Amino acid sequence: MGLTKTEIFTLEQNQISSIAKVFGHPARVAILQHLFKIDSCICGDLVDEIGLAQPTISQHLKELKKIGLIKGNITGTSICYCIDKENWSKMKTILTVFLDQDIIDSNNCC
Amino acid sequence: MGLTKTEIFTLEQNQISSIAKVFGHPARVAILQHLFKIDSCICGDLVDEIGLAQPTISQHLKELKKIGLIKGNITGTSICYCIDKENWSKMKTILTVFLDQDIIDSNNCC
DNA sequence: TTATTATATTGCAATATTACGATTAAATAT
DNA sequence: ATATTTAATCGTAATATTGCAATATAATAA
Repeated sequence: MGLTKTEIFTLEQNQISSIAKVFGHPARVAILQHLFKIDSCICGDLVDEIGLAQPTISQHLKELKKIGLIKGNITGTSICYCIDKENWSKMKTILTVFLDQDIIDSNNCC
Repeated sequence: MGLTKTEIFTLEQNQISSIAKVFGHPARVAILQHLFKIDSCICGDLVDEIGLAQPTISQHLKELKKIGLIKGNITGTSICYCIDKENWSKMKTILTVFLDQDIIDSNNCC
């Protein structure tokens, strides 16, 4: 065990949880916020900015890249990361549909 | 290790990631969707509905309760669960601020 | 070529999560 | 009192995640 039973859930449920999982670590939230804040691309000072070791940041970047929220651009020895705006927008739509559900205000027991 | 360094992040970053973490499992997404769909409270048929063992569902409910997204109401031998609308709304605000960030469309390298 | 710089990968230890069988607890029914 | 029903808790196995030191890789500089 320790293995999520993905196959018993809908595509939508798996999509929502996959996206949310990536947001489920403060370092990844911090990275994304920083990429949004800087109006140009950030070229690797995330390690100083956030305060985790370089391999750790690299690992978090990998997960953000894997799900498509950021993309990197090689410039010399460094890599420029930025938000993938198109995918960010798609992701936002998926999450917003979930968050904007609303309850019929009747027959509630609590 | 294996331990998130909460102390180096802002309250907001930790709040966002805590909420997202709870959404980071399809079973919890499914539970929330079901509680939204049913106009009255569901009283424990979540086990049949979702297809995980009773202790597993109970564990997921506990996490949803811990963060305040649902609340339970004892009626006889069963328990009625429903969305905590006030907290859902608060949570939505926190996440929406994060999701609605936008990039100044300049100086981007990628 | 030989540094230097920047990032990725590997390997590993510590901790967390997921899932469920077995059991317990608490309320109702007989 | 004794079942029955429903949900929580305990214990445990399997897997995942987090974090970092060490190392590798890849591009540029000297």
